[in-house]
Amino acid sequence: MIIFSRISALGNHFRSTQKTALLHSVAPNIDPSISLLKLLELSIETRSLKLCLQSHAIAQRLGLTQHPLIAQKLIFSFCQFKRPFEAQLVFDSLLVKNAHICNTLLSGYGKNQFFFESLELFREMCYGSILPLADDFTFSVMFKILGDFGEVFHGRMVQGRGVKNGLVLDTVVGNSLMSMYGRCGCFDDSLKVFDEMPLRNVSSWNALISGYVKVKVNVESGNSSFYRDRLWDFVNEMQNEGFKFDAYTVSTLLSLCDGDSKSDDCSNKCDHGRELHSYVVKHGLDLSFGLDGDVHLGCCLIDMYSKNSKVHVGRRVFDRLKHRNVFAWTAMINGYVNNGEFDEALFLFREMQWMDRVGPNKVSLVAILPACSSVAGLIGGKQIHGFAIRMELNHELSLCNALIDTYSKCGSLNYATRVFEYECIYKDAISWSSIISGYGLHGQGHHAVILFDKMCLDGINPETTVVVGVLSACCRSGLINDGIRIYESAVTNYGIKPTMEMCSCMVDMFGRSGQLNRALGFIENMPIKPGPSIWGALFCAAAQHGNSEMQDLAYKSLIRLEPDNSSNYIALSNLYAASKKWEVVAEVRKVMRDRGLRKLPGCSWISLNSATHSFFVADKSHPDSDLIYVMLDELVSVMKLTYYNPDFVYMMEVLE
DNA sequence: GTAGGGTTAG
Repeated sequence: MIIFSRISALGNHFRSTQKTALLHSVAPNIDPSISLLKLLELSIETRSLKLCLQSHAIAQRLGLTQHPLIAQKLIFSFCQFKRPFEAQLVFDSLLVKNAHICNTLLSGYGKNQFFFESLELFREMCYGSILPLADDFTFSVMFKILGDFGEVFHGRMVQGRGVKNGLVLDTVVGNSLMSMYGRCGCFDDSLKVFDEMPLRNVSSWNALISGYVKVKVNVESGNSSFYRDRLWDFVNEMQNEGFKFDAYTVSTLLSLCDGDSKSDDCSNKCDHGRELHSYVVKHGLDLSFGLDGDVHLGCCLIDMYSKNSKVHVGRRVFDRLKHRNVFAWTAMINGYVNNGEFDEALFLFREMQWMDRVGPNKVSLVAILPACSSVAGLIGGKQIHGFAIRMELNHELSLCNALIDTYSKCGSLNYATRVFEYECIYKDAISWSSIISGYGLHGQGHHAVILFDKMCLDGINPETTVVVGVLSACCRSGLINDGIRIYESAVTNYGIKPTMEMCSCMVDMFGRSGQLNRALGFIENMPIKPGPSIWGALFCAAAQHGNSEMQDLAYKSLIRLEPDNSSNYIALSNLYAASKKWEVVAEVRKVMRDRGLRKLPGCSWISLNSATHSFFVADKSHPDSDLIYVMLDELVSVMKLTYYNPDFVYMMEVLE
């Protein structure tokens, strides 16, 4: 055995064929079945399908295929290598099958998404007379498979069978049953199992908390404070019973410290996150999870800090990781993207490949796309698209959806449509929503409406985001009748509760077309309390159509709701400036000053020769500023000469 | 041979 452990300890320093040769040379007189078992273990350890196939051939040559342990290892290996049919052949050729072997194949079916085969095998183990009776392992594997497939109906039947067999009370089986219920969104069932378990461990608590998180996510828009309080009650109870958090507990809880969620106080969430980080460091949890351990928790921490606008703290976690896999790199890149630090994200995307030799996966490409489009324009999106094609990922749903969005935001509705039509084979609500918003963005409201109707006919039920997309498309293109029809259908036929965004689209739509009274009527009958976006839309429309009474009404409501938003004052100031009422402009500016409000200037940017230059209005900071303004003057002259629209000339004069 | 946590898209 010493020889074997030494060979195994050689680990990845040898290629599997070298190891095989070594094995034969040092252990020629060992029982061949033991050598073969060791070879199979090596094949799994080194992820070598070739070695697995060789072992199978050797087993057949030596007549060892009926050896129970060898057969079990062969089945396990074939399933690991995504060769379930070969595993099945080994299984079928066995004259005697023990429960260990049956459970291995059952687990392998699960790993290879063979749902019906797993159900059939389970059935034979429960009701048949040929196979051995299902044991505790059988049940826990089965619950995992049913959880993976979201098959709670079958889950209940299997649980019933387990009760009859007296096995569900086992801790691991109970945990896997709880997990199945949790993943299927049946928290109450999970809690019931938890309550009835005679012996619990940390994993039981973790299963409960994970299930609870899932329920909480589903009701995020509802009464989440009730759920949040109960969750922390569970956590306290767990500690009071003397259970210590493990890495699973911490990572689950970290996912709740998410500053994006509006229902909770963000700083409070980040405090929880920092406490958990301290816990990890204090208890050495980051080292307790094998080689990959610190990466796993590291990802959760990076994500937590990024979502709480503390991406630089996340970066410190990242820099201290001993091993950085694609998850860690992607989490960090994503953190930068979500915090608007696109250059750093792009830099890391290159570093990941050139410094750490870690290839991006589908998620990395989806994560980096917004950075490409923001910094480099269309070309960046095309590069990632090319990357995806080379990696044969271009038909993946999430990537297609991200590409549709990126292309349409970068000005190429043509490319977006091509991805939607030809590459996005399986379309979901997000695919439709992205392309519909794309058409809206490009002023092609009519086409957006056609696509929306087609989506409904295809059996995809609209939800809030896509309705907002199509309504804003109608609004931009002045398609009032379509807008009203879609709004009413969404509310009455599809049971969508009107949101602030949907309502402001409607107000904007009526307002832009000059139907200001209709817009006001809509506001008065809205099912939710009108917010700033509603009054802002009415204000702009009233200003555009010269209705000072309506404008005043909207403006007062706006200032009442948002007395400290500088944009509101700027909008008013600009409006009076356009009609050259300078004394009113001065008055508004004074109010702003008195209230200590300042408007952050917006900036523009341009990509030239792979470098991005950003600039503010009247910016003179560039070293070639003089030359740039000379060129701008020339361009404006050329434009004036070729385009005689009085409004345009006026705008150019204002700009000058 | 068994349970649980990680990065993504409107």
